[in-house]
Amino acid sequence: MNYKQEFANALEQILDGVLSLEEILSMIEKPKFNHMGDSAFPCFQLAKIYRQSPKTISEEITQKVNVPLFEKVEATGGYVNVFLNKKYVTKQTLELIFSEKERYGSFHVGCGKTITIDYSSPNIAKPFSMGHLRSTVIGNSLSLIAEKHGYHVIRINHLGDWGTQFGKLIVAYKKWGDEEKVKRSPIKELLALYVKFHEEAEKDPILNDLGREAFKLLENGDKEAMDLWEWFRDESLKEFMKIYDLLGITFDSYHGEAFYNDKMEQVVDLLTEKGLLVESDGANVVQLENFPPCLIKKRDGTTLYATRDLAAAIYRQDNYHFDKSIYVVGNEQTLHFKQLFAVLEKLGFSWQKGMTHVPFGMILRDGKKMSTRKGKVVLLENVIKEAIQLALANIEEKNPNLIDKEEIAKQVGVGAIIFHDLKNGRMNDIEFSLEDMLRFEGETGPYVQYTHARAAALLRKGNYVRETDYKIELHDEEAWQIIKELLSFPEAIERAMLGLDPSQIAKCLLDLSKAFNKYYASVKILEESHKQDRLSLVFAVKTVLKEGLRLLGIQAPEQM
RNA sequence: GUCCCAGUAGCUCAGCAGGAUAGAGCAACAGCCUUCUAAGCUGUGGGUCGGGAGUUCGAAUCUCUCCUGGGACGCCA
Repeated sequence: MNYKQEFANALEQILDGVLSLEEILSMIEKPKFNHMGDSAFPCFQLAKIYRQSPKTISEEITQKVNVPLFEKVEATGGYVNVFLNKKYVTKQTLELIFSEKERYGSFHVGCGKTITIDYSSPNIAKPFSMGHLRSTVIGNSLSLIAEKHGYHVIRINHLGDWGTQFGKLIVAYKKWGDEEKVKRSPIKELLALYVKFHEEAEKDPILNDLGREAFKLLENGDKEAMDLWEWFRDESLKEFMKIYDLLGITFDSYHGEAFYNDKMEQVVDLLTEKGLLVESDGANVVQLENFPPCLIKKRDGTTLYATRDLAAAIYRQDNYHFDKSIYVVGNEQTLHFKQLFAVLEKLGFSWQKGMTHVPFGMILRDGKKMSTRKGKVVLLENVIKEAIQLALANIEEKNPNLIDKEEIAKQVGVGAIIFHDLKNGRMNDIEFSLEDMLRFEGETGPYVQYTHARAAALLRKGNYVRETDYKIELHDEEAWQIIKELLSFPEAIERAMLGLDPSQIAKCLLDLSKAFNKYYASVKILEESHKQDRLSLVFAVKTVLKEGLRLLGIQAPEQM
């Protein structure tokens, strides 16, 4: 049921070809205020064509609109305002949700198509930072949203497990490392070594050369270097898995950069074959028209990030035959991806058109980028644990008899952190604030979860039974506002996919929650006379909240 | 210096293929639990939409310019 479409159809007939259906659809808007109706058509553009005032035109159109779906049509201030037939739309919407349930808001544009999503991708031997959290939760949500659109999704954790940094780390470990200490707390100790390396390198730049040499050994398969690398990688992965478990996130592939080590020669050969590789200051680069050249090989013959990303892109196309391939990586790497796509285009791979970089703003500390090299990072694991503790304290205070407190606390604490990251447009930089992340009131994950738990409690206490024939008599204005929010859920999902922006869904859930809590406060839902009708609405709200949270990667507890 | 992103209420943000009186949340203040979980609801105050020009019947939204913050710009990733 699409009332906007019906409105547009009616307008097209009335306007008799003056505007196309598409033009009309793009002009129809949501009135600013509820008393102005549910849908509006502005007549200002028509004023020129008809040489009449918008007011006159809107009045004339209003006379002619005759759609059973609309209970009232009104001309105000140059707009044609339309009021939906509440009873009919309410019944239709609820019935649709009852029949579709969690499939409500699904699309099939992606059916039969494959999409690879590259996200999270933390760096081995470094702590899981806040920046990686963003990539992780955005990527996870986009994966779920893509599946909701019918896509076959391949989740790829492109681990940062290769590069000069490992040369540096190997040098640092051999100089100052202590096996026992690293075994006790690997990430902490490796980070300390990494930081020390950069401190010392400031004073003695020779160290940087040693680091590059060590990486060269690694790339050539030197036994000792490989053993160390493998050890660092295993320990790091163990730590990362703890975090993924807490967040409830999985991947289809953990092929990191190192995986492409033996596939890069082919890329270099291919570039050479096509005559794209040129020498410049001893290095090998691909010259690009609109961007700075893309570095493929360093003076010492070792590879770079771009080389590995090229190999990875080709590998993914060969193995997954993706239609779309998206990279959820911070906006500071925008140029890198522009170069990457440009090189692929020069290679003649038309599939590169399906590739998109999904950038996001940085987590700042005191207005500046957090620097791993200087050890200025906030450990995600600690933040998550703190959030869970706080959620537990809240449960003890508000609902001490709750069973399975630990599990619920985990769901709520993690929900708060994920929602905090997803509720705003992804391009905004975020100033790190533990206080904001651990907020459970207002526009937060726990607020939405709480609303869901409230709905669940009502259904339990009211012994809700789904009737086969829904009369559904809901006359309250508050109920109508809920219906409108339910109606906008599929639109939000579509916008989220189009803009690769999960915040669209988060915002929709907040609006729905607000509308429902308003209803809850003003209407006695379990009042016997209207109980089943009202619970039908509650059931629909609960279904949509749960599904919406799921699409964000957040659990929806039945009680909290 | 060049390019990218951002600038809206005290704070965090929404609104941006132009449209009606610029909206939330937080913080502040004032109310609402003998009745469905108060992680909630209601109300009050709070704004030259960074500045300036332009396009338009109409600009927070589009164009130009300037200012501010952040980031990227060849051997890191």
